[in-house]
Amino acid sequence: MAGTEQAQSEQAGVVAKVVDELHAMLTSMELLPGQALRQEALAARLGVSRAPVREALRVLESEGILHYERNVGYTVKRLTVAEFEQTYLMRRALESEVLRALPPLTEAQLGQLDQVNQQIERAATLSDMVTVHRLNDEFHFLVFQASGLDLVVDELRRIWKLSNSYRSAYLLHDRGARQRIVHEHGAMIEALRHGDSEQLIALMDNHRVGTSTQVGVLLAGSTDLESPSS
Amino acid sequence: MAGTEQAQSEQAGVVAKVVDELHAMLTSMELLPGQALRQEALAARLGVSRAPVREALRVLESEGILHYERNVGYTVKRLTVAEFEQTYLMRRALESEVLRALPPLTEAQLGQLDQVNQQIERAATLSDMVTVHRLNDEFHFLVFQASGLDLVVDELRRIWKLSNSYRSAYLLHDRGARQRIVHEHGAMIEALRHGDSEQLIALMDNHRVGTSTQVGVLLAGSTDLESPSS
DNA sequence: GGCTCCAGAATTGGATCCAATAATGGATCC
DNA sequence: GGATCCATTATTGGATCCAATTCTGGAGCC
Repeated sequence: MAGTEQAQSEQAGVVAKVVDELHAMLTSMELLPGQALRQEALAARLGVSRAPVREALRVLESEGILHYERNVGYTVKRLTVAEFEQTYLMRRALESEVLRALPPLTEAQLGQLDQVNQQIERAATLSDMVTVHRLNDEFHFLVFQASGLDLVVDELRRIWKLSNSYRSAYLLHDRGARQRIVHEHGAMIEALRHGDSEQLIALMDNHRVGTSTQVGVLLAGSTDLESPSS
Repeated sequence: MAGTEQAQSEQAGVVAKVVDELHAMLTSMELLPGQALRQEALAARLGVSRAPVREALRVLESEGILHYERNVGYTVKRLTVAEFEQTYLMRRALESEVLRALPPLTEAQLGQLDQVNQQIERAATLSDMVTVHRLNDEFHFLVFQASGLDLVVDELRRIWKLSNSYRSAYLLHDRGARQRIVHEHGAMIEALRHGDSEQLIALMDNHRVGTSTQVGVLLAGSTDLESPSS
């Protein structure tokens, strides 16, 4: 169960691959907020033509991740502090609903969560922040998906992606966060094991405000994450 | 202020126009859930080439409105009762947050809301349900936008679109709804005038459950809205 | 009569091509 | 020296083209 990648290189179409690749470049901070995206450069970088790149860029724009200006092109959208806080407002509102709808988890599901959390700990000790980020997402969405509220989960997936760059920056910046995350996940697993929804919601709220306020000060401090041109 | 159209035919790019056109065809029920979309037919219908049509279709897929299968094409996604209810769950969660964040509205804003509501009443007496639908959306989003929570409002816009087809069917089906909507909007304007957020939230909740349960039975009854091929 | 298989048609997927628009940089004028 | 204007360049926008895949329908077989 180690390779739960989104690497759908198989049989999935070039634009889907480009979309995934762009998301990966975003969370790995290869693309930074404010940066301009050149269609031809991307096409060359990914070994495809401009046509699928354009479709993929259009998708990311509709997801609210890229900014688009006609005859000018796409840039990575920059979030203000207020906008970043809105993503966390939405997360709290929707995640609470999802957690409240959670049925009792099976032992297998709980074991999987524990396993992912151990993988996070391992990646954290190696300072592999990209992997930490990816596994952290996987942990939370394993929980969300157990609710069966697939449309809400889809929406949450979209909302999470809005702040990916900033959460990556946070993970890279705050060394203490890594241990804290693993520990808090452990507490969540306990709450899930006992079917204590309200406790779980409280833990998640706390989990969120931790990173939220941290990223807030990070955003308020240095005017923004800046971007050079390649 | 009558022509608050989304008709950005001006200077806005062909794909944006196609995206809008598709949304319009969806709410006007020219496109029905389950229906397949032929790229070439759409291109001919809209007087453009297939390239921008494909980008637009990809956008609607990423919005969760269309279903896509590689080498097969796009179809209008069908919502199950459970999925439809999830859209209303999300609306309640997010709209409550937005309404709670609402500042006192200006007299001008209140007047505009009243004016839109009167237009709804007029369109309703003419049984112009497409216009009723459009103006109803405009009414609610005028309120939402006053919150200044632009990212949340964007998200709500997306969520509303998920159920457009079904809400149109409901409006067309239930003759009583038209008067009820206008009346309830009036009560909302009153609550807004007095700055009574909690009352407003209660009214909105009631407003939603009305149409929600109605569409629910409509969906549970006839297996689904069906679609012929043109 | 019904099922299987194959060939033709229809449709999508990706690449390429040309026009239109905006960014760039240098020459000219004040 | 600095600002303005214009030609050049770079980049995007939309249309067209060809290959690959799926759907359709009819012939043949059981």
